[in-house]
Formats: sequence, C-alpha cells, structure tokens
Amino acid sequence: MRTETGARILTDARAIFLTEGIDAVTMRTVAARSGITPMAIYRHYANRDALVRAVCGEGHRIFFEYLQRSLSEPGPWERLLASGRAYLEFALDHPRDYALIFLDSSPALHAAGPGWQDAATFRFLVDRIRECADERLLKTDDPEDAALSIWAQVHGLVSLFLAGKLQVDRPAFESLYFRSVGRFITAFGAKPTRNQPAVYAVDKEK
Amino acid sequence: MRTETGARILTDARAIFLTEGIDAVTMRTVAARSGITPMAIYRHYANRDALVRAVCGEGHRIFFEYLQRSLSEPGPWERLLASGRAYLEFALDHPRDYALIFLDSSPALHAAGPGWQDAATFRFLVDRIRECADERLLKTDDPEDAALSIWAQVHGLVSLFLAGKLQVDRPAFESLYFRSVGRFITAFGAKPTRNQPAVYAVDKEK
DNA sequence: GTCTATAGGTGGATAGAC
DNA sequence: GTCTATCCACCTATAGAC
Repeated sequence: MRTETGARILTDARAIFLTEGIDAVTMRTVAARSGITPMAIYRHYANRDALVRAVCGEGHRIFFEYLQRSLSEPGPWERLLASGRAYLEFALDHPRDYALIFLDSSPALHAAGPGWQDAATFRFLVDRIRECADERLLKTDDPEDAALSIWAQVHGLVSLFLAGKLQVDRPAFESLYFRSVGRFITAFGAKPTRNQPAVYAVDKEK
Repeated sequence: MRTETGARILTDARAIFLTEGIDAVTMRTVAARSGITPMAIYRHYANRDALVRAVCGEGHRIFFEYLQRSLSEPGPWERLLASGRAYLEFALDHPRDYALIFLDSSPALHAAGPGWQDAATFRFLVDRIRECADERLLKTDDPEDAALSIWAQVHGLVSLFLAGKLQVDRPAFESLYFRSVGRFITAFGAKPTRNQPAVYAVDKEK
C-alpha cells in the first residue's frame, strides 16, 4: 500500500466493498476494476486476507476520524453528546464499514491485533465520561461500567436498524436515536446544563 | 422436511451450522454427514436456500421456546425479568442461531416474510411491558418506545459479547448483563417489589 | 428416493516469461 | 511490476438411469 498502485488497488477494493459487500472483494473483481490481472495484486498484497485487512483498516481510520471531530466541542458534556452524534453519523454514512467493524466476528480480521481498535473505541468513550465525571456533570464511580452500558445502547439501536429490524427510515431513526440515547445519558447522569448537578448515580451494585 | 429423511438432513445441516457456521452448510457437506449423495437432498429441499431457511427456521422455533418459558412466571414483573433472562440464555446457548437471526442482513433469509419474526420478538417484549404498565409496576405512556430502548440495550450487550468485543468470559458477562439490564429496567420503571409504585416515567419527549 | 455423470461456475494461488 | 498459462479446490444444479 505504500506504492501508488497499491493505493489504487485499495481504493478499487473499497469501492467494491462499499457497494457489494466484503464477499464481493475477490482478486478477480478488484483486478478487473483496476484494469490489471488478478496476479498483479500479489505484488502489492500478500494474499486476499491482507487486502481485506487493508479495506477494514481504512474503515477504522474513517471511524476514528468521525470520533475525533467531537473533540473540537467546547466542554466535556458537549463532547460526550457530539461523540454519540458522530457514532451515529459514521454508522449511517458507512454502514458496510460499521458492520465489518462491529458485527463481524470472523477471525481473519480480528486475528491481526488483540482487539486494539475496539479497545480504542471503548477507551474513547470512557475518556468522554470520565471528563464529565471530573466536572461533576456525570456522577459515577465507574466510568468503564457506564461506558459499557451507553455503548451497548448506542450499538444496539444502530445494529438493529442496520440489520433492517426496525421498520423506520433514516430520518425517523435519527430522531429515535437521539431521543433514546439522550434520555439514557440524561437518566444515567445529569441534565445537559452545566450548573445543574448530577442526579442519578451510575454506580456498580455492591 | 415432512419425511423422515428430510428431518434427518435438517438435523445434519444444523449440526454443521452450529459447529462451522452457515457458510459451511453446503449440499456436499450435508450429504456427506447424512451418508447420501448431494443430489439426494434435492428430493427433500428445492435448493440450498430452502435448506438454509429450514435451518434458520429451527433457530427461530428454539428462540420462541426460550421466550415462552418466561410466561410461566407468576406476575408481570417476574415475566419481564424472566424474558430478559431467557433472551440471554438463548443467545449464549445458541450463539450461531442468535447471530443468524439478529445480526445477519442477507436478503436470502429475510425475503421470506416482512420481518414477521422480528416483529414477533418486539411484540412479545411490548406485551411484557404493557402488562407491567397495566399493574402500575412500570410507568410509561408508550410501551413500544420503552420496548425498543430495552431491546436495544439487551441486544447491544449480547451482540458486542458474541462478536468478541468484550474482554470477559461467559460468567462475567452474565453478571454484567444482569447488572446492566436490571439497572436499566429499574431506572426506567420501578423497583421489583410489587407494592412500591413506579418512580421514573418512560415517556416520549414531547 | 437415491444414484452416476457431468455441466458450468467461482474462487485463491504458483510458476515462470517479459 | 505485470503478464499468461494453469492448477486445484469447491460450489450449485440438471439429466436421466435404477
């Protein structure tokens, strides 16, 4: 991928992935789109798995780009809410990438690292929550526990929608998402106004 | 599938599915396991899709069997909690089936009906919540809205675990699940004691 | 109801010429 | 770095004999 041709192959592979799914990414289809022979790809990627990993890695890069944007918000609470918005936007803008990252459990992709990406996602959320807790916008003695619950809520909604289990269109789902997640975070933490102290604790049961 | 051989083929197909995944269910592998030739299967199933649909349908049957058990509980609140327990147990006992039902979005399986199974799952949960609301164990003016949030929470936790995103083993996940979902339902509704009135409302935002 | 024979397709990958 | 020439594995499914 450090060569220009390698980058082009990756671009073409992703184009196929985005429109037809990861199974459609074969040496033959990618080669045809790149205007080369299937064998030429092996000069740039060791085998199909390596190519698929690159396709998946690009999805991760885009995902973290989305999350990163929320850091430009002024306060911890705004950053937390913006993170939730960014998560949704990524999922809806890049449903194939989302599914590949969070729904797929095939070992081919996850053998690469010991869940670093997922750990990174989780860490990001924990940091947002800890930030809020530090400023007493959120009351919790266990940010990791709160992060897991919130992540589950967000991922649950998104994955049910992407799998077509919810009979709603995109705008309806967006409003449903904000309502549900907003209520969830608020109930678990505090009102979105800075001066109002946290009401409900996000504590582990002893 | 009404013939005995047809049932045996289905049993063998499911055995392969449960150990190696749905992609491993081919006319060849199933035939080999059943001790017949691949062509003999076509006497019992029109094609591979029909066989896969039967495998999937069996998963649905088992899933509703799990849910149904929770109806033997004495009260609405106990039935709601038992439903959550049954959902978890099904997911952990039959992870392949769970993934096929709730994570897969391939059209081959879902072209059969207009989301009838998923609607049935959702309806079941709505009924459990409505029951609780009727006895004022849960305060909500929109059981469907509450059901969706709870389903998302439950499905989110389960699917993250099944996809290997959580670094915990089964017992740890079970306790995590009960803690998280229990707190969620309680926060959204009421304490599990009959005589204590609901505190938090599960309302739509106006 | 099960078989053999076989057509016709997709896919990953090696060897070696240019 | 890309090509041609292949090989090999694996898949669904039809036709027709028994």
